[in-house]
Amino acid sequence: MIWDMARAPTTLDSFNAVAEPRRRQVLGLLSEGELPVNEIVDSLGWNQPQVSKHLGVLLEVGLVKVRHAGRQRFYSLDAAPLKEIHDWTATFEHFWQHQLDRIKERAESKQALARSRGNVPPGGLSAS
Amino acid sequence: MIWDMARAPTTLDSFNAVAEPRRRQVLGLLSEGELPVNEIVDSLGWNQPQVSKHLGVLLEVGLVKVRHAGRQRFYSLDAAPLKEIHDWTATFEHFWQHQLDRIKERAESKQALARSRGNVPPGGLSAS
DNA sequence: ATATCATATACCGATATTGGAATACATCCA
DNA sequence: TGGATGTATTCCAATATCGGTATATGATAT
Repeated sequence: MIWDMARAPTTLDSFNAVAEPRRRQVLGLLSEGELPVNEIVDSLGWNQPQVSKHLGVLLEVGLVKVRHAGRQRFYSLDAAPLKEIHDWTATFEHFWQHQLDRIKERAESKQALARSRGNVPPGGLSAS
Repeated sequence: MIWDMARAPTTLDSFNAVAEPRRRQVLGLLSEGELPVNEIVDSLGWNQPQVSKHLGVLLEVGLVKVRHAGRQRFYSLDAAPLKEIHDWTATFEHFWQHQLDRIKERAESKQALARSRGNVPPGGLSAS
């Protein structure tokens, strides 16, 4: 029998690449501008090989670009692939909005009930 | 030496849960409404244990809810956790927008150049 | 009680990831 | 040429995944 891959490689797409919290941290850092590996290492306080490896994954899925300059390598953000994730989640946007609405409605009706019973007003502190 | 987890479990958060394409498919299907496992199996054409396992992961990260009804289990979408992903990607939204702008500008300037040389107009077919 | 239907769980093999340490590679400088 | 600096790659152990098959649990009906 032929065995499939256990789990999609992190380099398959941005969904997988970005599932790793550390990689999200790197992207956040790079959103402030291009940085050489060394500064990422200092900024995040990880060891250098780990930084390089995470950058490698991000590079492979196209979330970062590299610019070689002497013995330094400047990495910069390329957020375009994140759009796919953004678009996909946007598909569900109205669900959580409706849910928040329902939660808010419930909270408000509860407060209204409390008010009608002579309790504290919404958002107010008890008399002091 | 103590060894850390190799890779974050899929049940750690919605980022990891949703990295798996199959799980995204399930969520898409459930966005049309509550469904019993059996119908998900039929709809997607996977075998039943696999469907149950994916639902288990989604359940654990709070992306679906279950309603027990006799021997059936109705799963429904709970998209709220996707908001975190949406919000995170939104952080980068202006990056890809700028990039698209730049691409568009480049394309337009190229077309303008072509027009000035007497080539076909933008979006138009050649004279026929 | 027993058979049937709906779903969950356990087991297995293959895979590939993660962090850490050591090392290779590549570039610059003296 | 040789040393120092910046970065990538290799090796390792532990872990958890995914799909498939078989089996267990749970509820209903006869």
